[in-house]
Amino acid sequence: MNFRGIISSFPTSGRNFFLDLLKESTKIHHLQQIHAQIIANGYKNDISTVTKLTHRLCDLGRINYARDLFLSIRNPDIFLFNVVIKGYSSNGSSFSSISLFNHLRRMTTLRPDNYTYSFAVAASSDFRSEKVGNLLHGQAVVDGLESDLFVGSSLVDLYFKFSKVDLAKKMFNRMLERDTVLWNTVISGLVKNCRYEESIGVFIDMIADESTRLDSTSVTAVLPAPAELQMLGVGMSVHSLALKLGLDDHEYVITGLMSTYSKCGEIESAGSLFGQIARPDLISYNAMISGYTCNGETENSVRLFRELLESGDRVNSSTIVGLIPVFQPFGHLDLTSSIYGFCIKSSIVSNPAVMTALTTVYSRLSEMELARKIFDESNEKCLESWNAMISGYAQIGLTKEAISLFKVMQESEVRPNPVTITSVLSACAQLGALSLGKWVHELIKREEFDANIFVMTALIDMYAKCGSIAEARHLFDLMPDKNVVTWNSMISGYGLHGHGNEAWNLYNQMLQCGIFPSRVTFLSVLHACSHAGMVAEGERVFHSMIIDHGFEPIAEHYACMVDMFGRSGQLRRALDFIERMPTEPGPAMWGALLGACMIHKDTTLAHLASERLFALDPENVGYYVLLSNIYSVDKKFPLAASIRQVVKRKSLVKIPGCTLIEIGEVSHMFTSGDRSHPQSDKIYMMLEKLVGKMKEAGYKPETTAALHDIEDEEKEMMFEVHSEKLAIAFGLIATEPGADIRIIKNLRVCLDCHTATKFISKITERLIVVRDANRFHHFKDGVCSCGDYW
DNA sequence: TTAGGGTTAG
Repeated sequence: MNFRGIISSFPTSGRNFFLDLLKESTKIHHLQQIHAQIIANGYKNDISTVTKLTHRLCDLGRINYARDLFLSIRNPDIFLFNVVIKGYSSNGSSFSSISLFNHLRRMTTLRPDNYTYSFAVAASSDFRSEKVGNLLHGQAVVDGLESDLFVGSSLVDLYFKFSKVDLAKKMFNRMLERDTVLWNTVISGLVKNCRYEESIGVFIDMIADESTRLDSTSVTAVLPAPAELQMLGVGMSVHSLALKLGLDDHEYVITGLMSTYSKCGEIESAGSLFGQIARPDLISYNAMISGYTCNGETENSVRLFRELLESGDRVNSSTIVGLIPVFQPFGHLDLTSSIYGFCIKSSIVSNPAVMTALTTVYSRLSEMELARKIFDESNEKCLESWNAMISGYAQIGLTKEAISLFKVMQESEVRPNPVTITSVLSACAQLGALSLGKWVHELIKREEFDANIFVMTALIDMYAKCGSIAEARHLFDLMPDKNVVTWNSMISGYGLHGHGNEAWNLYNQMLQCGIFPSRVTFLSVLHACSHAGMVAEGERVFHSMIIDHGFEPIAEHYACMVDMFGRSGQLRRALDFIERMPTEPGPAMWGALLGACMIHKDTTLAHLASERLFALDPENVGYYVLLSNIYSVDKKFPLAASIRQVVKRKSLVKIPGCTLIEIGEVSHMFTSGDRSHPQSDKIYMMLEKLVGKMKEAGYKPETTAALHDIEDEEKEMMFEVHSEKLAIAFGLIATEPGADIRIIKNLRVCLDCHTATKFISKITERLIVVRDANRFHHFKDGVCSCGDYW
């Protein structure tokens, strides 16, 4: 027998033999051996065999091996292209996937088919921007494949992934043919976008549609909806439907039902379902652990956690997060710490996912030092950990830490996502860091985050809070989709700047657009009315909130009303309002009244308000200072001094006043009487010169005057200069004549500084924008936008 | 002239 004969009779030489072998092989070394046999038997250019091998390599994550194989084929056909396009995207290289798709279109004569489009569209949904996906949609239309079931389904999925719910629904409605997968895609897409009611609606439509059959995916896709809505009845109906369809032994279905029952408080039903699973996997364990935790059965969660560890399975971040009752108000810190200890002991703490989870949990508990410790110790810092740290810092007002950590992150290889950016913007807004905020804005454009509603809302908020209300409005008008938070940010921005009319108009425009206002909306409108003296409008909106929109007012709303009456000088009405409130007045209401007494110099009422305040909130130093200042105004110095004694005796913490000014990219911080600035001499000389001119113009320093903020030590007071004056003087030195000066103060501006700034704005012909703890003051031509009313 | 490639999910 000759050599050819040996080959042809050799059992491994048939194509089908290789294909069968490839189907069954699950290990990479099998594939390598088969590949060697394929070459040895002369099948290395047999395209179907190579395609199958490439496919298996992709499945096992060997994308580079697969790519080399692909490149070795002289004339790959559309099948092989499809396998590699899919392989890239399922191995996390969506960019390569799209590049290959483009290569296919431009450099070959092959025509992409429905497979090609569905893979490419799926790859494009991994991108941050929907642009590629939109292009692909256009190309699919041109190639007449848009309404193909597979292409259409992947397009529907694409739009859901980019939260274009309306587009997705439109696409779905246009589809002539609908199969189980398409329905499932819509149900899960609605769930992903928190459209729970709608997803239940579509699920019911699907049941009614007799041409399609429900499968386990349909059931698992819809279950989060009744779980989130806590609609036990719906959950139970889905359960009985699953029983009827014989899907109740499907592990995903059982896990979904478990979550639904435990979120509806039916923890026993969840537990018995868990018992039905022969060998629960990690996700089932996690669902049950967090179910127990949510229902307060901590012992059971810990028991399951141990069981999971003993079974030798890996633990992931969901396990740890599910174990810790993050959102419960009490007892969580101790438990977290003991779980941390447990993680150390069982040496799973080095697991990056666990590290991340612990960082996240501590950060959510505002235990930033502990969070930071774990964060610093972890070797692999993933995006989620960075976000947990940065947002944690930003949320509790540690803005500098948030920003400096963000800068460290920029230096590392981890790229920020919209969550990061939103947190950083919140820090900028709190800090008034306009130049950093502008830099982040550039980054948003570069990274194409400018379609993200959270990012854009945070950006609007940042501009408004950093004084650029016009820029905020510009961005607001450019946004195609706005949610209630976006509108609220803009309305409260106007309120901060004292632009009551704009806030009022925007609120009405919002209603016309059919946006449902929230409690925060009313708070923002009331604030705006209060700061602009629009009492009639404020009262109208307060009543409309209750009657037309069905909101029960909360403490903040009442405080706003008291503030509004008080500011406008209707102190008795404010008191009357407090006394007639249906709930017990808290510190916020009395505090608002005390503040109004300050402005209108009503000592009697101030006394009443402060008595209530001291009873309710004895540790708050602000009220003592306010009262002491009122006595000073009334020239009741002994009383004022005695109040200050109380502060000293209680050794309540004083917040030192400080003012920030940004020149270029650098921010300069001044405290009261500060001489630490390198240009200190020049600053004081400038101030002296200014005071001279101001006095000529009629300025009288308010030496006996009340300070809204914390007073300095009595004797020093005469010589000390408040930080805002220093910052303004420095601003005058460091900027071009005529340039705007923007400063930020951490406390409320005091009366003397307010008067002085009015004079300075007139003398120097500058616009001076001051952001204090409460609002913005725009000083121009000797007048302040607050109407001396703050 | 066959083979080789699907989108959705806890």
